[in-house]
Amino acid sequence: MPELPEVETVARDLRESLPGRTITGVTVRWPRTIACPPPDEFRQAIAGRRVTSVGRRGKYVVLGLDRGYLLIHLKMSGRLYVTPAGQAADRHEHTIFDLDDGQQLRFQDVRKFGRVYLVDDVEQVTGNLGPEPLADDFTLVTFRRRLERRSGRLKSLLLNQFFLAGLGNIYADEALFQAGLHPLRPAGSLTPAEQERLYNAIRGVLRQAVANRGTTLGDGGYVDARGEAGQHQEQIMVYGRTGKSCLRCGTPIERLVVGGRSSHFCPRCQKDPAGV
DNA sequence: AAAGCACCCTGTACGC
DNA sequence: TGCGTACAGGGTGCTT
Repeated sequence: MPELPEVETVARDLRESLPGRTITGVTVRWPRTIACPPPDEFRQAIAGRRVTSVGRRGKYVVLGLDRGYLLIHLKMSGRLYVTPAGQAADRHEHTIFDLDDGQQLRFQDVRKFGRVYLVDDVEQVTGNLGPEPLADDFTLVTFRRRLERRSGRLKSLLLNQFFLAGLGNIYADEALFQAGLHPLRPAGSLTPAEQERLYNAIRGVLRQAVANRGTTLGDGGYVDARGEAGQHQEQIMVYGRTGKSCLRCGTPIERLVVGGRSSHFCPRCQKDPAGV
């Protein structure tokens, strides 16, 4: 499941081959993948545009074009890669961009949740996203201010992209474990020391995961734009480890559903908030 | 503001 | 072995 570190890795990979390439055409095999503009218009509009940059905002891959932007959200199972046009197409490659060098940028997405946006301005899609957790201007003070205004549970808040952009289920659970905080803890109830622990945990986990080129769990899991698995699964402490021993204290990891999403945590390292 | 839930999808895991 | 069913998950939108 691509989250910030995985999307960042894909963007870095694509940056090696896409800038300077012109998109000569596109094949859309699952029109719902195209979020905007409408698929027919999209086909017309994308042809002839040149890629000038490759970046990331939250979990979106952002391709800067000579005019406008192409944003791609991988959601659960999306994969992006560049391959020679002659390469046989997989049945889950729903959108295929032809490039002017005989290659293709292919968007494969088994579960079809992923979306592609062609817009004039990045903000049209990402305008309401929260801060970038690894940006220099995302300071402890900024984080505190945002946290203190909230009364919901920590886990739900960390998954809220309008609160903070880029965390998904894996890194939210890992960050809470690193910070020693229970997923149900009310966000506004943290002490200054706990706020700082959480801030450092979020940034630390994400930085390490980027350095490890992301987390790949199981078959069909995330792969980068080269088709290779990440390495961060070796460092995972709680996510998906229900019933297994906590790697810090040995207590069995527990699972809880919060906001419809599973949460994995160590009941000893992450103490229950009072009254829950 | 926040919580709960259905929905979008399909591969996979699991029970019988 | 094979079938049916539950489940996973990011994000949106609706209801309470």
